[in-house]
This record gives sequence, structure tokens and C-alpha cells, in this order.
Amino acid sequence: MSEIPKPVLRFAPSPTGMLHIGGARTALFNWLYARHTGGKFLLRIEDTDRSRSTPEAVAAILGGMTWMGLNWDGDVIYQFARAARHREVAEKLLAEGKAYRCYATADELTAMREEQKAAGKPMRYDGRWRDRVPGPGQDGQPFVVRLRAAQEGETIVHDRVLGDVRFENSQLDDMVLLRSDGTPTYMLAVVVDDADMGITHVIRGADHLNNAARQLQLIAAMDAAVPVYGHLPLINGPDGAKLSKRHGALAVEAYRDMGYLPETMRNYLLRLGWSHGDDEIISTAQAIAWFNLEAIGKSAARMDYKKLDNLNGHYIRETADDVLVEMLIDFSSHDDELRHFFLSAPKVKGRLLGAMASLKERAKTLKELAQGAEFLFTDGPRPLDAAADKLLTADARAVLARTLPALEVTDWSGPALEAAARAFADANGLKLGQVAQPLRAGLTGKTQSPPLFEMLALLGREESLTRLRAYAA
RNA sequence: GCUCCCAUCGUCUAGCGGUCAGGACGCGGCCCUCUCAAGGCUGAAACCCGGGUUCGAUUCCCGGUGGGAGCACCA
Repeated sequence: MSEIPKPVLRFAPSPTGMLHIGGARTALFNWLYARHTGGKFLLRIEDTDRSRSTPEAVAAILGGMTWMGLNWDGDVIYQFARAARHREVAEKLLAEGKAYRCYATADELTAMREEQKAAGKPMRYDGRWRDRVPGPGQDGQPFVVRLRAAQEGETIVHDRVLGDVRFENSQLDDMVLLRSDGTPTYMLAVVVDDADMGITHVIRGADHLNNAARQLQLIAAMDAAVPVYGHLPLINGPDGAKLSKRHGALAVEAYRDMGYLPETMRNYLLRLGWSHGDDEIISTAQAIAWFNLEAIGKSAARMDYKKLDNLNGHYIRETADDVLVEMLIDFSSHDDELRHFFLSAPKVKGRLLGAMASLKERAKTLKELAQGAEFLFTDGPRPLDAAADKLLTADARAVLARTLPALEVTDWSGPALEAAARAFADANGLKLGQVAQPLRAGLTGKTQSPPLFEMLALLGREESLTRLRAYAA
């Protein structure tokens, strides 16, 4: 059998902030492609900007990836640790004449750009040191190392998502490889690392498309292998505007805290920009089996929380009851409003498990699941919410009071209770709803709940009657 | 300003020259029903505009318009 080299993918975030939804999708696509092909998925933290990189951001990225279930192969690679190697490559290019020293100062370059802008010219380095031999005046002066890029012809990015994208080399300038303090720039670091790590496929946000052309020139200068590129369209906020802190650019962990499931996020993010015919509900296993680069869409997408909710509801319903109970207990321990309830207490846990099949039908998030289950958390009469309070009029309370004796004589099972309630309603010319709603309000404090008779049976005779008597008049 | 990318219902999308333009979310109606959900049925809802190419363009080409990205000794 011939050995076809397995793809090597990487996700390379810079630890300057949280892992937001766009980054999460980029990571997901890389991960899926690696898993689909049996290749590797590496994680590289691009922390060469020391002033903006933080350990908190690194932790957030790793935490977010882990929660999303996107496991990476091997150890996390920290780019800054490889600075010496990056410098080595730059020096080599310098020695080969493929790069040169530029002594232009920052002020000088700023002035240059302002002039270009004022003159309506494209803003780019004008190559003032490209062919200039440093004189005595430059001795000991700070300099940066720039790539001597091709000035004629064109550079074509063969993009698997966008197709061939052409750039006139005259539009590309000589990018900085090494800063005046000797540290490598991002452009140098990415290319060197990708080459050293044996990256075969670079799948990243479309905001890097322009960079690809410049990186290709560096790759050529280094005589390195050209990876397969795939630039993903960006994700916009719900209003179509750029994703910002105010709408949509939440850390993936924020979605966890809102009660979304990792499986939901994977499915949702996958469909945001990738399709497989009319399929909408796609399990992770199925996604791995189906994923390809060809079906990635070219246009930017928006977040749609309604659809996210719908999908999450689906995955909640798909989850086994006992698993959901554990998830809910864990979720509540991290939630300010739920923290003080003891969901792990045997009695509460038992009730949750007993009601879960019905509860999960009614929840779109773990948060909603908890809210719907709240009447199971404590014993004794329930406080009424506004709707329940309104429903329990004097008449309703009277009906409730008259209903209780009919229930008390049953064996307190769901079917028996329902039969008793129906019989009572019939005998009194009432609809079942007229009897059930006051009972529901009294039992749960709400006008909406899982099936009433099931809940009466679940809570038991004593607890149910204690609650109901509090509102019977 | 310069370079590059994108463009099908409100949203996510299918479509790859000839379709009643399909699905999903959301929205309306009906059914089911002890409430709310879930589920089933059903309705409204789209090819940005203008030129070509072609017997025929949502689909191919060009232009426009509209969105977006990039133009650092940030990543």
C-alpha cells in the first residue's frame, strides 16, 4: 500500500482575548478535517506579541476548546518559545540576499504613509532600503529585516474555499520579518512554524486572505512547501454588522454558562458555513464522516440565536435523563441563581430524574431546564408567580378546595389521579382544564409545567396535599 | 484611497443552464392536548440591479450597487 501523507492541520489563535464564536468555528473546521482524514490537529498559541498576550487568554482558549470537545494532538506549541528559530531563518534569508536591512524609522514610515494617503496612492513600503547599501551613518543604528519580495508578476493563492485569488506582486510590499529589537513578526513566525510543524492545510479566517499572498512569497524565499489554503468567510453578529462585544462576540464559555451543550455548538457552527444537502441535525460522528472543504460556503454568515435554541432543545431531548440530571447539577453549581439549591440532595435528585423525561421536552437550554424544574427543588407550599397568582382567583381556589377530597381517596398514581380529576370535572359540569389549572398553580406556583398528574404522583401524596391546601379556599 | 472577498425567503442554506427555486429556524393557521412544550399537517416568505453569452439564465462572463476583510516594527 502506498503511503499517502496524512494531513496536518492547526488552529493558531493569538491569546489576546477570549475564544469567540468565529475562532471556535475555525478550530472546529480544522478539527473536523483532521479527524475526517485521519490526520493531525495541532494547537499553536501565537503569543509573539508579548504586550498583548495574557495567561488568562491562553487558559480561556484551552478551556473553550476542551469544552467544545475539540481535542488537539500532541502538546500545545507556544510560538514565542520558537523565536530563536524564527530569527535563524531571517538571518539565513539575509545572508542569501533574499532579505535586507531597512533603517527607516517608525516616524519616517508614518510620514511616508501619510503622504501616500494624501496623494491617493496605495499605502505600502516604498522599498527605500531595498537596494541601498548601509553607509557609516547606519553604524549601530536600529534596523528591521525585510523580505526582498518579487515586484513583478503575480502571486496566486489557490484557495480551496474561494478558488484562485490573484494578487499583483506590485501590490505587495517588502514585509518586516524581524523587528528592530530582533523579535520575529507574525508573518515570519507563522510561515516558519507552519513549515517546521509540517502543516499541510491552512484553514483560517478570511481576514487572513491578503496575508496568504505575502506569506507565499516568504515560503518561496524559504523554499518551503506550499500548504493547501482554505479561507473561511467571517461570522457577523445577528444584525449583520461585524461581530463585537455587544452582539455575538461572546466567549464560547459564555454559551456554556447560558446552558448550551457542546454538541449543539458543534452542530450549529458546522452548519454556519458548511452544508451537506438538506441535512440540519448532524451528529459529531456524522460530521466527521461527511466533512470536506468543498462544501464550505463562500459568504459571511450571521448568528441566529433562535436556531441555536432550537438545536439545543433537540440535543437536550436526545440526552439520556440520568445524564441530564448530572449535567443540571453541575450547571447549577456554576450559576448564581441556582447555586443555593441542593440539586444533588437525594430527594431532589430523585425528583429530577423522575420528571426529566417530561422536563426536557420543555427546555431549550440547561438554564430553562432548571427553571422548569424549580418546583422540585424545595418542599412546602410554592410561591406563586404573577400568572399563577392571577389564575388562582377566589373561584379557582374554591374549585381547588372542592377537588382535593376527590383526589385524596385515590391511590395517588398518575392515572388514578387523572381519572379522579376527570370524574370530578364531569360531575360538576367543569372542563378538565378548569380543574387542572388551579391544581397546577397550587402545586408548582406556575401556570405551565410538565403533565400535572405525573407531577402529583412524583411529589407524592403528602407533599402534594401540603402545597395544594395552602391555596385551597 | 488602494488591494482582495462575498451576494438565493427575515436568518442559515440546497441549487452546480431547462426545478412548481428545495430544506431548516423564525412567523401565521389547523390537529393533538390538563398548561406549556414536543410532534403532525399547512400557509406566507427569496434568486441585488443592468448588460451580455445561449434556444434558454438563479446558475457562465462583464459592469454597477451593496456588504465585508486587509493595507503596522498587531496577530
